[in-house]
Amino acid sequence: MSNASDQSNRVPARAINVSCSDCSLNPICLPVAVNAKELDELDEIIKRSRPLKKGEHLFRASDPFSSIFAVRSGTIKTYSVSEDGEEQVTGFYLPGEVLGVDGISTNQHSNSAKALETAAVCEIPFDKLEVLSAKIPSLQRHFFQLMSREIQADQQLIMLLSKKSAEERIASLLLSISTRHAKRGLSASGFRLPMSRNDIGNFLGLAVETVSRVFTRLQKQGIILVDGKEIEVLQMRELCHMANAIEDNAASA
Amino acid sequence: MSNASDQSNRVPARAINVSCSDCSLNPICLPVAVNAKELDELDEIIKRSRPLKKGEHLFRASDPFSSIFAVRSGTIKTYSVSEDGEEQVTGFYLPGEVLGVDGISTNQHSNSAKALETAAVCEIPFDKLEVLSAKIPSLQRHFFQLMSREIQADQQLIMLLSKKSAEERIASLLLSISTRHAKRGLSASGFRLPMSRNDIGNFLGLAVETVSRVFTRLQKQGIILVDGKEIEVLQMRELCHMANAIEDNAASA
DNA sequence: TGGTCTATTTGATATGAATCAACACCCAGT
DNA sequence: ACTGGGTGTTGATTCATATCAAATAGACCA
Repeated sequence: MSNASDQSNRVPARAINVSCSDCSLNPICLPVAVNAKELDELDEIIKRSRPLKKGEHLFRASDPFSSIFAVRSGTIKTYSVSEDGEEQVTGFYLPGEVLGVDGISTNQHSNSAKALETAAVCEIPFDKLEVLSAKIPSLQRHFFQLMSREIQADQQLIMLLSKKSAEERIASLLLSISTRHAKRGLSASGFRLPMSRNDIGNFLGLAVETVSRVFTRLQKQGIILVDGKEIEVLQMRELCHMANAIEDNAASA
Repeated sequence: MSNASDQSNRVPARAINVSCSDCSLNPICLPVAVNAKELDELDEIIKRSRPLKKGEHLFRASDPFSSIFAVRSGTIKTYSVSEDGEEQVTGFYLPGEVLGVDGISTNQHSNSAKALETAAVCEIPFDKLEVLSAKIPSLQRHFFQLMSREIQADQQLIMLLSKKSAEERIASLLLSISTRHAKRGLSASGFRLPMSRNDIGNFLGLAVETVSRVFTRLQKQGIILVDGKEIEVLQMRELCHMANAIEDNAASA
């Protein structure tokens, strides 16, 4: 019911968004050379469903896999649940970013995806995409790249979880969000965190309390300014240093 | 020089291995419906180079990306190095497994790959594979699946690093290796760990000393028998429970 | 074969972050 | 405005694992 692939509440594309060619997120979502005709073909297969309300699921783990999704607005978090019932947030997806490729290998999703705030997505049926990819080489390559990028992102997270301190983790997350904001032409220094402290902690492998403490510590150090979910980065350089694990020498003195 | 894509020491395919159709790893590496003619086409593009010696690199981070690789024998570890010079082992690849897809998104490898022991690989030039994939739908799907599986593996590692105790991590690794052994028709209960304690610790986000201590603890509990790199699993059930984070209830009593 | 270097194990101690506990905050609904 | 429940912050304490230190055991080489 809450699944966007439910056909009943589909809205004609033009009612929401004319086409990929008009979409401001185009350079993030589709940074690929496709000619006008090809873009039309792609547009044809993309479904634009009604927006998700906060807390609604886009798909759930073990749902049959049929589509991948591009975020148009809002934020989606993905998470998986281990055998013993523990939840692990595996990613946050901002406008222009693509999620759902986790399901390809087994034909069912291994993650659940949930809207952190009102969010709109483009749904791309995977079977149609496969056919189109075989016809349009640059599109095939694009989707290989997309998945490869997901792998790299996961590996960065692995490095973070395995080697970095609480402070470094938080700094990394803030920078990641800042960068992704900037890519959409928004401010790199001021932004709103769409996720709760709990989600941040879960994602970064930290207790909520630790997240909270690090935020206040960073604020005391004058590196960021925190007002609830609203963040202002005051010293971008320092934040970068922190994220890259400061060598314990003159750098901090 | 140590890169297997170096043309100089290439050996004709038939000198080493007749073809994919004769390869015993076929069901792991290529579990996909391709007919005889298609398999021939695939065989055509695969290069089988001379074996790598222990410690030799298959590729290095920042090398231009041109091929993916299937392990034929031996073990390859992949690792990346962060800005601050810390090494992070990102995976161990056993015979039949495919590595190198990390490079697709940026056209250069983000990981390095190094032989942990004498190892042989099949090299699959990616540009040729792309062309072939566009022609053979099942092959395209296979490689999408391959990458999706890599994503799932990474996400399992993320869960492990973020939520599991040292004991659970080691148990998970042992089980993973056991399972992959079994898939090749080898013993699930007795095997040799091809990697050092250091690599294990690095991969699992643990100090070497902790790895060593957990091994001896598991041995004292009679769950495994350790003789250097040689492992014998005595109580598979217990090991499974341990890996899945024992619910602190009757299960263990 | 002995010697050096590295990998592994074991013990003692330190510490970062989790956990437990309490309180402040915010806002939705009445 | 009032109240209840989630969400976030702060403090005190505990604990798992890192770190430091040292002894052994292997591996490789001359």
